[in-house]
Amino acid sequence: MVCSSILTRANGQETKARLLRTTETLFASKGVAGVTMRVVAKKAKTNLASAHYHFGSKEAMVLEMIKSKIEPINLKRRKRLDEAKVKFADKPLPNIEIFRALIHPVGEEVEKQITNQNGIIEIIARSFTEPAEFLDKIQKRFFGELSQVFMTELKNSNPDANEEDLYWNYHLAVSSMLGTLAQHRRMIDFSVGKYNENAVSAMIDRLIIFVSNGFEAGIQIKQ
Amino acid sequence: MVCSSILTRANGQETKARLLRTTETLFASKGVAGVTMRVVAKKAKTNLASAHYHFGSKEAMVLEMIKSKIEPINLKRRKRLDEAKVKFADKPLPNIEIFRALIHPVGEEVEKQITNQNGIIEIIARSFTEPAEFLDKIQKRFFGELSQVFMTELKNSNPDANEEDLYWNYHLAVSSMLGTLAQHRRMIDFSVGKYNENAVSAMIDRLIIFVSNGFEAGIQIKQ
DNA sequence: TCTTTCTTCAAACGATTGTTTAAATAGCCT
DNA sequence: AGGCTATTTAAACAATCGTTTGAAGAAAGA
Repeated sequence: MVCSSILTRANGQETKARLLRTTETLFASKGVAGVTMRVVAKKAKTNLASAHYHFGSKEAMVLEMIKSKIEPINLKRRKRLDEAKVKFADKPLPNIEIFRALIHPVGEEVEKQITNQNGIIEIIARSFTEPAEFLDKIQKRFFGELSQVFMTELKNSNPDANEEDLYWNYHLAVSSMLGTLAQHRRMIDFSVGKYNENAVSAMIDRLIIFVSNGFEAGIQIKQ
Repeated sequence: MVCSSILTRANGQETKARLLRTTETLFASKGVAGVTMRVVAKKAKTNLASAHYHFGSKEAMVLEMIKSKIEPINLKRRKRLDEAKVKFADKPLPNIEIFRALIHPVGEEVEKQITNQNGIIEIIARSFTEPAEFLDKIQKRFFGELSQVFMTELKNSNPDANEEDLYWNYHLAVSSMLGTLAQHRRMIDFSVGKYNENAVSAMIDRLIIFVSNGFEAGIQIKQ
């Protein structure tokens, strides 16, 4: 009643969004351990207890942030796969088209927010460099179904391949993708002079070729 | 002077070794964050301050443990590369031989201690799933020179290749290797029934083929 | 205006962390 | 035996963490 600040109280939803954005930045640069409720609250210009009020717990807050970043990408992955299936009519998809649908959407998301401080690429990478318990939750929550979809498509495209080979090499492909994303930051430091930060999409394109050919080399046609 | 326990005092070096082993186990299953000085000391049947006495700090302790695990592997990598060079006389090495020298020693180390609880594979994987600052130290301390050696060898074997292509695809190969090692645990859970724990060496062999072919596909012969 | 609901706040709680201190103990050399 | 050094120990320190509490503040419906 006394002074009444100009911007008195935020909407509540605005505060929540601000907290999520701050969580994103911190998580991208320092991982789950680097996201402390106090720092998040302070950077989001609100209170420690307010963060708990909106999310209930730290883990819930981080998971909600990750969901908001990954789900759009997963939707795009499915969409690209469907588009490719339409484009190739009833013919089986070339393997590289399947991997393009899996990998390319990540690159696009990077391009989209090239001005943004916290790259989506770091978010995804971090998601797979966290403690096992936390990671399993993400794996099952956001990637369980998706893997089934892509695995099925690979079977369709390689009907004569040994199923065990398919599984192994699919996992090699996914692991390569994740490993590459996770190592992205370090690649910047290492290959000095040979790297410019706008070349992320070039890396993605190379990754698709790399993974697709690695995959095909590993598939032994049965009998 | 009173009761004098049977095993009074350990050698000091024995205590240090016990601390390192405990650090290894904890780090393999929970990463740096899971290594707490108190737990390490207790599991190593010594005191909290004793751990500090021997290593000075937690980070120094973990780094010394990692050094003890990684250096033998790196030595073997160099040795394999030299052996391959002898075997192929003055002819340039096939790329797959180079990647075999890089990757296979890891698999051998896994086989060697197949009874051991804490797999070396988890150690290496964890080494690349830790906070960036910690990771950079490991990168520079244990992998800086090694990368130079292998990169040079790849240049020798692909003299006509675009140097930029070589760099990119070498990094893709290394990232794939690390990603695969890091994802190894999760692969066990995911591909239920299609995986048996003795098949690690099979995975390594597949990885070598995968990476080698991915690498070669990514190299465009300059003009 | 009064009540209700949503939101924010300062403060504290309880637990855990890496690190330090200072005293006690054991082995070894003279 | 006595002194020296290396090692181990219990206890405390200082910092940080996620979470909870209880009250204050603002908006909206009656």
